[in-house]
Amino acid sequence: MADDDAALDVAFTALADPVRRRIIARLSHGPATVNELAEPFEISKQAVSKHIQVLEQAQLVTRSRDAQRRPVHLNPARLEALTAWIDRYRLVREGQFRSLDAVLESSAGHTAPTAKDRK
Amino acid sequence: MADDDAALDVAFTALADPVRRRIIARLSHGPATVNELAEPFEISKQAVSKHIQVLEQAQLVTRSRDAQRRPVHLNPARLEALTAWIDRYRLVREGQFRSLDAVLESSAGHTAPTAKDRK
DNA sequence: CTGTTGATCAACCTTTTAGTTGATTATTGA
DNA sequence: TCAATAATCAACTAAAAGGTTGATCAACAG
Repeated sequence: MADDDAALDVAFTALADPVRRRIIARLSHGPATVNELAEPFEISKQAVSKHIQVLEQAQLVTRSRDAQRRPVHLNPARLEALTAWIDRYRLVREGQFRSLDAVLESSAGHTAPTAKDRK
Repeated sequence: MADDDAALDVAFTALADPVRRRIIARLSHGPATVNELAEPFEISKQAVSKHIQVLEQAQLVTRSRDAQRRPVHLNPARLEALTAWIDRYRLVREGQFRSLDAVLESSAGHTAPTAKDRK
């Protein structure tokens, strides 16, 4: 649970940056080196290298070795954990949670004061 | 594009925090007030209020009015944009991107440096 | 061995984020 | 009117994130 939570933290954080999302997009066309990935951006390749480390920690990418190069590969499998989390709440139906809510939330509709008057 | 990108930024950023994810999870059971949402956490309700503003900016939640209360509602529709983005890359197959990669490496596009012999 | 290329490390700077406490606004019920 | 409740605003702090430059490391090619 806490493990999952930490994993989701690093994964969502990794995707919360436009540079890293563009790196992901690029990698969906095949592996690439740091220099190749850095080219479309205005920032230094050191900065890109850091971004890749973030993605690697999130296990969204992996790296291999090819002489001096360390090609980066997309790891699509990890993305599943994110869609799994999102879908859990995305697929909630109106009627479903409304009736559940009525039971769980002290049986008060949201148009009437709730039972939590005390402080 | 840039609009989408900015929207993805705020949305992924919003989910990159465990407190905000727990708020989402709670809201999937029905609307709740700031005080109710703050209760399970150690942090102040001002902090929770800020988290809700982040979620609201990302359009992941909406708010209504009920006397002094401003109940927060989940907006599952917005989560679709995130799964849509993720699925674009999650569903890439091994063989598919491997062959695409071969094409990119030969045509070189704007990332020319791959022309250096790979192995 | 020497030079070049690909990539990372280290130190530093600036902006953003998550949190705090204290005061303020808004709405209600008595 | 007035006290109580729900929530936000304002100012501040501490830590994290994204970026920079300069030095260093690793793996070849001559």
